[in-house]
Amino acid sequence: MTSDPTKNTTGDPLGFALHDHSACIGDTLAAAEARCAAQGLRFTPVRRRVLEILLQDHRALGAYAILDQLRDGGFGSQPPVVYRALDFLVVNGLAHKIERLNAFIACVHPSHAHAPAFLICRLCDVVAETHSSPARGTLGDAAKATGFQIERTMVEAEGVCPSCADKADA
Amino acid sequence: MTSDPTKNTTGDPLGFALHDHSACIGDTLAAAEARCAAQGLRFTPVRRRVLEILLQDHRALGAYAILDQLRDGGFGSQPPVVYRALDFLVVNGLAHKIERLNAFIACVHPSHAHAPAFLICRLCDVVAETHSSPARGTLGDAAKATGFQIERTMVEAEGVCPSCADKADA
DNA sequence: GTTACCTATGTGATTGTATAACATTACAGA
DNA sequence: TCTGTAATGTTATACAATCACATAGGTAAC
Repeated sequence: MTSDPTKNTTGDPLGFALHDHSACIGDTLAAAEARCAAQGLRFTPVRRRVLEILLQDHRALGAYAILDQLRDGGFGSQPPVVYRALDFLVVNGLAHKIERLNAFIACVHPSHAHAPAFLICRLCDVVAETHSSPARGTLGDAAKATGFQIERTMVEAEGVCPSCADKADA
Repeated sequence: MTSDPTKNTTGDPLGFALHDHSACIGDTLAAAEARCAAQGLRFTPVRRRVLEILLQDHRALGAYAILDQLRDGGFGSQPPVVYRALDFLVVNGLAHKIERLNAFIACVHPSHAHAPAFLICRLCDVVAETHSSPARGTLGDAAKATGFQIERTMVEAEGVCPSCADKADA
């Protein structure tokens, strides 16, 4: 139920910080379930399974990688199956798309609305979610000056995570 | 030599602001040429042509749309031709990739290094380039706190440009 | 209870985006 | 001229996303 050791060969941190990942999975899943119930959304088996797959690891997964795992669980094996589930999760704030990677990741704090931002390690592919308010800085000023109405922002930073930086030093 | 009227049916602004677009093309092309000469980079025919194609319009173009136009000019017609040229332009700051659209756009001020940010109109697909310093705000703080080293940031805002907003009001 | 409707799932096929692998050509410097 | 390197060209393929249509399941109205 915890993360796959084959993916973390050195037992390195998930999301850059060591934490109880099985609780991380359980909590998020429970929160998702509660959210859906509260809002009259249907947290169906496929949707739940896709979220579980995304929660395995704080790493972005491509649609076809998810699809492979869905197939193993006896679900439909055609692209629309996974894309529809992902769309549901993204629209309802339970997952995010990382545009840079054309990949998806579970939201780590689905409880409150937020403008997410991502730190992407180019060495180990781990993705950490944080938040920013880009519309309030230089960008917001530029938008205001030209009369552009911002509806949604994507902020993704690429770099090296602390764990990989340590390895490089050694 | 100016922008294709079929693409701007109402003579609307390019990049949200009316300007002398043929000068815009010429200047940028000249600047690119100078930059390459100064840095010992080879501004070859394919690369030049791809930049010209991107400069036609302040709109992001997909790789295959560019490829179609390359083919018409007698250049190679296979995907790697355009992807290599785009890679050269992006790496050397002469063009940018809009991750949200999986598309590319010419840089409007290639003269100085910058952290670009984009305003993308979801109605007319026009893209305006501006700049931001996301690494200096909330995001930078979060990165510093976790020890993440930011190397590159992508900031893209989706919304409605002033021209489309006016049309919607009318 | 059954009909009608809506939502979700399933499948096949297709289109778009991007890269791997390898052959060939053009050019600069020894 | 020879040689190494960068650039171009081509085939094939992997990965991403959507279209179109068929089927199943639940809910509400009758």
